[in-house]
Amino acid sequence: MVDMSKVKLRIENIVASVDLFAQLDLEKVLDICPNSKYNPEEFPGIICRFDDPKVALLIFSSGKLVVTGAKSVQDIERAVAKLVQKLKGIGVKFKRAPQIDIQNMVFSGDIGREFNLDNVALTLPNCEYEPEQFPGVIYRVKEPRAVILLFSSGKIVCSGAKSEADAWEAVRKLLRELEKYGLMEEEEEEL
Amino acid sequence: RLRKWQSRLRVSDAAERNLAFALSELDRITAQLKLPKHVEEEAARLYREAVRKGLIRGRSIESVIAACVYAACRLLKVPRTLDEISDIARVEKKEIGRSYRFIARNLNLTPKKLFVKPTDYVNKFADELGLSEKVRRRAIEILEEAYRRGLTSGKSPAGLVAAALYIASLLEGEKRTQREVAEVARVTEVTVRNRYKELVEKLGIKVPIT
DNA sequence: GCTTTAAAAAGTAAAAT
DNA sequence: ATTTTACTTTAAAAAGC
Repeated sequence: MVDMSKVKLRIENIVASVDLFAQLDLEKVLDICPNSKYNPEEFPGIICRFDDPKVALLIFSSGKLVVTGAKSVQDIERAVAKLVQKLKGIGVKFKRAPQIDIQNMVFSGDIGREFNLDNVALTLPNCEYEPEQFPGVIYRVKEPRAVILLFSSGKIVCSGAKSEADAWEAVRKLLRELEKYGLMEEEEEEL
Repeated sequence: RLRKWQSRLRVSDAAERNLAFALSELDRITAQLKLPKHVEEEAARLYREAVRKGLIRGRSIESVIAACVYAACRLLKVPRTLDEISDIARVEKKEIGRSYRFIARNLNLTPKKLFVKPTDYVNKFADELGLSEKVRRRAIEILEEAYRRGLTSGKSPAGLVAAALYIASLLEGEKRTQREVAEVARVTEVTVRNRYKELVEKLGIKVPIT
């Protein structure tokens, strides 16, 4: 059994796509978004930031959104509700309730022990390690689909998961592989 | 019927033209870097394999060729930095790095096959710095001890080798400046200084006052 | 493929002091 | 020479080039 007792995961960012089911006139939307940026030449959506909840929204004329920077699904729901209220204020009509899809969750975490990444890279199948270009080992988990960056400190970053449960499952699979190849015991000597 | 035939001819024409361009690009790079023939042949083999597996899609021929050269150097243990290659390739380093990791993943070039011993970099940099065998041995001892002490994981191999050579040059009385060592290793002086500080501190090395 | 957005890890680079 | 700021890697969506 894989010992996950020392493993920690902390949510750092959630990305969601949203459909408001309404057409938007971006020029009018600009008025209700204080700190926003809109340059259709470089990007087709309005870039808008909320302080509470602290998120960034990309607003498109199709009525679809991308919400990023959230630390919880509730943050996203609150941000969408907040935007919907503002839009109602300028007369936008919605055909139905907004649909929110969590697309990506990013976690930072800790496995609780240090690693010799050269050993990991030489032993763990299907991983990448190019210290000249990036200090961490890149490990791709097929199911659930996620990518884990493993650093020598034992700290990790897990991205691509669509739920917290998936992220934990992906990390569990990495640990199972590390154990399978004897990379979890070799009590790295001294210090 | 004739149309299909012509389109096939056109396709193979384009494929041939692309291959010819890729191989001329490869020739230009290997000639300028004075790389041995077997490296050029290996790079060409990797490139054909990449084309066969359709790995070029969405990537420029230049970046893939440069990536193949770098991969061939790593496979054949001919130490060369990615910077040296990106200097003459007309693609930015970041793009070459991406193509390199992509073909490595898809051609089963594992970290093990691509691993180049720090010793090989020590000799390459020492050659360019005109350092003696004694300094090289000393640098390698420092690197081995650093590895045992877990001071190398995640760090730039070039930066570590540069710092080890800098320290060894001081210890053996053949001093080279941080600037000179940084230049051949293609890292900044700040990186050499950071690695130098950590190695001297954690390995308890007493360097002569300069 | 690219463009834009957010966030962490740890390392290196570039720029500022 | 040291500090600050910025960029490298991972993931994913949006509309359009």
